[in-house]
Amino acid sequence: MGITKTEIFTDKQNQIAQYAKVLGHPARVAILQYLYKLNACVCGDLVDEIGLAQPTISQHLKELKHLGLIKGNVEGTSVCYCIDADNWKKMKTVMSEFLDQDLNQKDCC
Amino acid sequence: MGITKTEIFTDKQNQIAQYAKVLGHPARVAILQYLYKLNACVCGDLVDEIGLAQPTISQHLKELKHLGLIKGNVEGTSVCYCIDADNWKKMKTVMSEFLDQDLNQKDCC
DNA sequence: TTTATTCATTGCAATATTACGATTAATAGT
DNA sequence: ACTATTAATCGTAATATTGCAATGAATAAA
Repeated sequence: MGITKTEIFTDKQNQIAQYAKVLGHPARVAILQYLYKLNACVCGDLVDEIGLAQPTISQHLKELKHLGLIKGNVEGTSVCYCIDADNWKKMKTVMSEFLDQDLNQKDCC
Repeated sequence: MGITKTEIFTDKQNQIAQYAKVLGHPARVAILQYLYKLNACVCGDLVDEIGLAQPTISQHLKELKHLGLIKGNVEGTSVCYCIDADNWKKMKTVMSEFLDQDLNQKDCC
């Protein structure tokens, strides 16, 4: 019914899915890549860089911030976003463990 | 509008998002883990293993198959699913490249 | 042929997501 | 105080997703 039955899955499974879900939109992928490219923090010219309206970008930023992948500092009227390196590393660990399942396995059919 | 503007993003960004999106549901994560755990192929006792109705599982399997992460062979009345190792590797390459962005970067804010 | 089993498909309801216009809140500059 | 700028929030429309009951198609067993 449009709602996910998270209760029947393990915490790990839900965590993997949660990380994957937030990466599951090209705008959020693009935002993260741009923040990494600039290395230093970057302000809201993400709206110019990516071709979406300001409220839409703001919404995507909110989701990324909610999961902890980015953080934002207010600087006057503008807000400077950057990658949260610690949480990124945590995500990488969780996702890599999942993606590397194949290393322990033999061939199947 | 519920619809993603894929045109304004690069192929790579869309590809990453597409892979992530399919991993963005715990049922599909669980299915993939189960298929890996059994190593050999496995039939549709996924319905018993995971606590969702058969049509729901069938739908998730369809999405996984559509992206090429699994393949299914008909065996009499049952269907045997297994991981598509080649395509899994391709996904791992794409996702790892994205997740490893941090390795080339200095600190920011 | 009939029956049972297994799985895909269809149709539907409930909810979620994506996107944007309009508005609001906050600060900076005049 | 007034204005401009920036970004969050609200409200809304369109579409997507999740989940299941009912049904259908295909094969196996009797």
